[in-house]
Amino acid sequence: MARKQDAKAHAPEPDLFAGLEAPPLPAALANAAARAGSVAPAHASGSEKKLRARAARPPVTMAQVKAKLPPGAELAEVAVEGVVRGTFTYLVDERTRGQLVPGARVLVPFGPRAVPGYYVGARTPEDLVKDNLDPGRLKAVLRRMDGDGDEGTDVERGAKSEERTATEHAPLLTPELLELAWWIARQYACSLGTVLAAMLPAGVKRGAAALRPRVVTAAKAPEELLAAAELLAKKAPKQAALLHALLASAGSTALAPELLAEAEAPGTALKALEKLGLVSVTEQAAVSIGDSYGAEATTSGDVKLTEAQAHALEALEAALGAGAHQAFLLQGVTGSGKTEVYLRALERTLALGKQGIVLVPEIALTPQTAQRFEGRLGRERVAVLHSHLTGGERAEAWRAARAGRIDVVVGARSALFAPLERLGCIVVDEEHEGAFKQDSNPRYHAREVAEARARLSKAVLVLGSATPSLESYQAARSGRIHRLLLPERVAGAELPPVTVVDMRDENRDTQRYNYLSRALKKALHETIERREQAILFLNRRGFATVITCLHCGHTEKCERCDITLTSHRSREKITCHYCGFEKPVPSVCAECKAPGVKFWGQGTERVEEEVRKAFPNARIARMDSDTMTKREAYLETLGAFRAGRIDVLVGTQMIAKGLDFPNVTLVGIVLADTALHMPDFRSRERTFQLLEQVAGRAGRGAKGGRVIVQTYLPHDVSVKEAADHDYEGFCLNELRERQSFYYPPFSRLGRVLVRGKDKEKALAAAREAGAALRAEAKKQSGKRIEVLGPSPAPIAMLDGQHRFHLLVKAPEGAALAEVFNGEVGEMLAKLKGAEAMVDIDPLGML
DNA sequence: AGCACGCCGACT
DNA sequence: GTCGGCGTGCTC
Repeated sequence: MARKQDAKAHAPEPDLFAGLEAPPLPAALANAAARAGSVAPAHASGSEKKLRARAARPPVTMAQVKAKLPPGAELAEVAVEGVVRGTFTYLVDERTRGQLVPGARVLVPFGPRAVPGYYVGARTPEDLVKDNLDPGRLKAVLRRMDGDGDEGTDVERGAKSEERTATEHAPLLTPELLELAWWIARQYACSLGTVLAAMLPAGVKRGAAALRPRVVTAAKAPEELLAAAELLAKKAPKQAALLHALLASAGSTALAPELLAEAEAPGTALKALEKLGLVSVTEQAAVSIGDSYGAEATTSGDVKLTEAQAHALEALEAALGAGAHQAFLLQGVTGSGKTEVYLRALERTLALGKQGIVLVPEIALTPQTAQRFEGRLGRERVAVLHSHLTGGERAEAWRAARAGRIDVVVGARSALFAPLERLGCIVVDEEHEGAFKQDSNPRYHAREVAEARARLSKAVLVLGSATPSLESYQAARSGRIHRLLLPERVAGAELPPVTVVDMRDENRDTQRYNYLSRALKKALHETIERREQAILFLNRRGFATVITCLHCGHTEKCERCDITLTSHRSREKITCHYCGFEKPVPSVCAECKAPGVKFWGQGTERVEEEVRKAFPNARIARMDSDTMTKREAYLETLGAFRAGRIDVLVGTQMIAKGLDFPNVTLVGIVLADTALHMPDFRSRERTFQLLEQVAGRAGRGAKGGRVIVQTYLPHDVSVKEAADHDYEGFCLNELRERQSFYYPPFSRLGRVLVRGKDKEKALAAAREAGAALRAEAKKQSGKRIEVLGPSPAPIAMLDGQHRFHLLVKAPEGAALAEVFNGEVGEMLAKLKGAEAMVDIDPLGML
């Protein structure tokens, strides 16, 4: 009962979730449903003995419960951290009595070990009867693990907490976040434990103080350190390496984890240096997240709004003032000043005494972004969670937010779970970006969850993009969200003209296979001559992406995956980009032993080489995940490009987004078709968006710019319409397609991937899953639920496992969630000889 | 027979 | 996720 009251306390009106697609059941109900399914064995395969053992468990009666349960016993419902489905019931004894608040982190015995979990509410003796749980089997919650809101905690401090104030008993997770977690678990068909675990930064969970980043500072003059390093070089090379690394870092100060990584040295080496008095190691007291960027305060008075910006802002401010949930799509071409609108909306949010979250794709979290938000909204109250923060820094920012010392959190996906209690505004910038979908458990889509959270908090949601996802575009068309348009670039600059080069003509005319067309080479030449800069984009790293024998046609494939191997310039091996498998570069064919292996296909390394060949005097840099493994490399290359020390930047996705370099006047898309060949209903949408985004990198300054698109499919609509910058035209065409095939945004998609070592068993399991899904679809025949498959996944084998997949289409999220949360979910968990993974709103589908 | 390995199910 | 139980198949 208590659990139900809790649920009511923070989810009051029944229509709160009216527009939300998967209404969160009251927790106890949802669990009961999940467990009810698990009690009845659905089929008779498997060990007979075990089945009998389970069936033999006698039904629990109220009388038994009363007899075995100590008088006045309290029961706790706990979600265990990890992938285990459902929640578990524990006794509350004197160790935790009076300490348990929903959202509190607890330690519970689980099988042979103790594991962390989350207290989600009280349970009643009646629940035990309902779940057929013998009270004699119950164990007790061992202890509460949080309870010290600002510092994190450990056992000792938790124990002697008499004189602590009430606020220190605040749970780690706010009621609102707990409710959101239930919603996510249900909507995305995953365990509550994984969701809750994903909501907290690792540093906070581990509890902390020790996680404060340690700073290493030189304790002696550089010359002395250098001398010491020489002395140590023989006997203690790691210590010497540390000294060198320290001397190389700015101001002879560095973060301990980074220094240790740089020198590849163990922590003990650092300790030794400290003992020798050569360095001092201190804990950084408090983290100001933006320290390294030196943000300068600016005010909104510095920037004048365009008419469209002013109009958009007016609508947002009205909504913020109304204090009810509303959603907006801010659609503005690149350079139209969306960020300025976000900033003003956030300023208003703060002025109203509320708080804000800004989600950006990880890739866009550049120092520029950080600076802009911190500069305008105030360093002290803004946390920018960029990917290079240490665990301690993240934990620190989280705790600051939990303690109410932070009002705005800017970050990627997980910033959505910032523990802000007066949330007034959530911004999702570049909302069409695939990066908002998490591709490991819990597989949530941050845009969808942002909407759920905004609804729960009665906050305003702003989705921003130059090329909105078709989901958001359709939502705006149907009037479900309000669209605000920023049709003009701020400085009145035009979108760059786009030239499409048909590579088939190019190859025919030149009688050879070309990587760079004559038009692109000419444009590069002119750009370099004029001391302007160019970006060349190709969405594939490596040198050659297909390696084929000219004699027998054999193509090098990964042994464990159904994927062609890629060669790299600097490596002696050819590698699988999916599982990391490697083998030596073949000089003769692996099959027929004939010489003459051909390295086809183009990756960024090949492009880089071609450009070097054509322009030996140009300064060229490549930016992809192969060259940017070091944290600093990325910033360094960007810095060099900004400073004009690089003429041509070749790269993957990494350079497509958010970069703003006024001197870039040429953007070349080396091959526009790569995404189009993907077996995915979104491939056209993705191609259009990518072309449009990359094109937006050109002509951001006064000099204007141009875009050259190389393609073998010049007549494809996504290529043509991107060349015309015709987003509306593209969307209307694409929506028609989607509607006729019942694809999103006209349906909500769920994908089941079934994989196993044994191909036959995996296929049989996938068929079984298909049958269960179709049965469920039939049961819900009032709704349009369609099941496709099973069919072999586009990557039919990965990491040694055969893969089959099924697709489920439902009219909206709640219906889709219902398909997976009942018997189907139970059934999928019990497949023989294979395992099933459910992915709601799948993006890749490979 | 004895053991290594891999699969499966339970975990309150 | 992680552990233990148990069945399979290999070796002495």
